Amino acid sequence: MEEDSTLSIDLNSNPDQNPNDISGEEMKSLSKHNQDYELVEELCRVKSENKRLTNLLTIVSTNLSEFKQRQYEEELSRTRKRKADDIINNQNPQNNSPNHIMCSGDLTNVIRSNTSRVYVRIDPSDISLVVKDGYQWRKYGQKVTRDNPSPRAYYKCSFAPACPAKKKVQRSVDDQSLLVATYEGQHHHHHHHCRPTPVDSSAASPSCSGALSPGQPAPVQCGASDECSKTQSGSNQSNEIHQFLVEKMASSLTRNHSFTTSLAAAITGRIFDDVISSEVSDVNISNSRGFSM
DNA sequence: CGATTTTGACCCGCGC
DNA sequence: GCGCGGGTCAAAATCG
Repeated sequence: MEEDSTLSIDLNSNPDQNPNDISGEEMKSLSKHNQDYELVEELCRVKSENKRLTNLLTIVSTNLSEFKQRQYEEELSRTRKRKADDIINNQNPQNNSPNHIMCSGDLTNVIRSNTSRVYVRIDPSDISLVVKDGYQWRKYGQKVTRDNPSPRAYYKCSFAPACPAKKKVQRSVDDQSLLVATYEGQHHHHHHHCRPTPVDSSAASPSCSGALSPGQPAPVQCGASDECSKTQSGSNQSNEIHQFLVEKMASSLTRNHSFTTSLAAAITGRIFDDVISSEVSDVNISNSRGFSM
């Protein structure tokens, strides 16, 4: 920082001068230097607090990810008792969790078995239980389930009446902006002449490859943005998901007044403790060090 | 007018 | 056997 180097030079410009022997002009200069010193010290403190806050948020983010993962595993172990999840488990004998993927865009999907799950980020104000996946579905029922206040919608493949493909769509209990779509019978859901539904005709693939082969990823259709298909592969997607979660968490947390108040109190307490102890050990550190972080 | 959605009734499996 | 809850049916309503 500029202030630092300038201040250091000025403060040491007359090392042999008697502090008691100063003129009025020098008095003004020293007073200004003292103000500068306080200002720099304050800047230093603010930067230090910012760094600590950043570190703290990183820790909070990591803990939240672990907490969400545990929550998901707990929920899975609860619902595993139910029939639907028994089916899922039977079809994934080597994997305790069902095929599922989450997307920060409109939709992404991975289908490796007869039953799979898709997590779709939607506008929280959007009450429709519509997951745009390029297929043509007909809704045949809706039910409010016990463990989720949001209704669950039931869809059948409307292209072929005999097609056993079904899907269930329900909002996530934890996150109302998340739709959970459960696909069943995808092995048979293989229509080469399907036509796009009215809601997603704009994004249906040209060859209508909404037809799905067993073990093949479902056609990805991302609505307004095409982020999903761009970020499908491996760690890129994982990183984006992580980044999205961090951003969402930061956004929601900063809107939560009680949380920010509590966090500020906790951080301030820690910072002051740390500042006091560091100031004791290194009184003049702000005068001699650089401020870059 | 045909396709789709809504919604109450019914069916069925499971736990007690 | 009974009640509960998830899943499905089907008639009516709605939409394009």
